[in-house]
Amino acid sequence: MKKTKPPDAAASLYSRIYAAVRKIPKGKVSTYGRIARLVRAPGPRVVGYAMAALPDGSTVPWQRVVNHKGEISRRKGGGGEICQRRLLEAEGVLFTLRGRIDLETYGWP
DNA sequence: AGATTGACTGCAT
DNA sequence: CATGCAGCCAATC
Repeated sequence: MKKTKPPDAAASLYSRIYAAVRKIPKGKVSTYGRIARLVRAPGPRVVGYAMAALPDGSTVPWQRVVNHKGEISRRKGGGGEICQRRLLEAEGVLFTLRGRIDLETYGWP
């Protein structure tokens, strides 16, 4: 019997996450939990970790991925949230005065 | 090899 | 809507 988890499971999982994020249309956003369900991730944390491990020159619009509050997630470095917000605004996503996104309007299913 | 952290979520108060 | 507590997996030290 093989192990219930192949050695490349994590790598495939990451690829799926990136693929899902790439599917997000421009001007829309999605949440970690949503992607976690789409890629069948064992937990939303893995999705966040995949973004954190995202290389610099990646073509994945990680900026369109926000937390379930519709707010930009806070990274350990800090300050990056402003950069992300700027990119989203450039895509046509409007923010509330609280710095949050209306998932009802921009939330991608 | 063990312990800690981390771009999270869900439910309860 | 905000806050607090618990749970899940993987990567890092």
